[in-house]
Amino acid sequence: MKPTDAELEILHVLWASGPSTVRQVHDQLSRNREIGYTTALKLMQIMYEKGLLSRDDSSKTHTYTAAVSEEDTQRGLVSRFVETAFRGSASRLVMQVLGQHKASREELDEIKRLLNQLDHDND
Amino acid sequence: MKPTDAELEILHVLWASGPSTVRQVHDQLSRNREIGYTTALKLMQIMYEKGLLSRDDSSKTHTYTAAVSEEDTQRGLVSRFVETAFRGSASRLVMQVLGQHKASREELDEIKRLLNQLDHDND
DNA sequence: TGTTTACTACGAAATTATTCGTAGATAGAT
DNA sequence: ATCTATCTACGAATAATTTCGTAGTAAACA
Repeated sequence: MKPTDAELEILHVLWASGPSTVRQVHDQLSRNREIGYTTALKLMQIMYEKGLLSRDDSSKTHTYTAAVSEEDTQRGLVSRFVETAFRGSASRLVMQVLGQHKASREELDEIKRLLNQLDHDND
Repeated sequence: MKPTDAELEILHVLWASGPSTVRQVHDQLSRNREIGYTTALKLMQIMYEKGLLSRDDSSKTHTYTAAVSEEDTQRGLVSRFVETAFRGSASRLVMQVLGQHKASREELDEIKRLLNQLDHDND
């Protein structure tokens, strides 16, 4: 399943905040940009139909939950992105990102650890 | 400038092959998927209007050239992707990619070199 | 109880991206 | 000179995404 940009915004809110009502999600989205309440509602309904969200409609005000994990979703997005933007070359993507973004010492160290880990797997 | 997926396909052809006619680009695209000749033509005309391509129309058969560099374009795509998919956390993207894709020994070494380089810049 | 408020459902408009058909022009072959 | 193949331009159909208005209903409140 490939969430659209608008759907990703909503998933991010739910991943960060846990189960939420449309009202709560809309409040969050409104911090970043103009968006009508029914727009958020409609998106969440569509996502529910697609299986991206689950919901509890036992009370009048429904509560929505992300039905896909952040990890799995990002894995899928990365695969697609590596293909379309880097023609499959993951390492070129990595180098582009590292060259472009300031990462903290801790982050760099963590990446190094991961690299060493990968080295050992290869041996 | 944010190229769409279809536009990226065409840019990749031009980056790899250099200045090309619509016919040549279409032939390349056809290797991967069904696409009509006039579809490719129209896309390239639109990209020309947007400034993504330049063209030489001195002869009947026009020759198109990428007007944006692969580097700059990928930089922009990465920025956008880090924002929408990883809420700005570049290091999480890197780790996701490294964990997910098999990179060759040479690629891993190159990434390590880059990391050491960044370390020194930080000092 | 009657009124206001908050919510969902639904349809459809608006926007963006992708696709292709048709028409007209030019160049090359016979 | 005519015919055929190839090219561009252009308009418009299709599809995918995002947006919101309206209607109906239930809850909260005066």
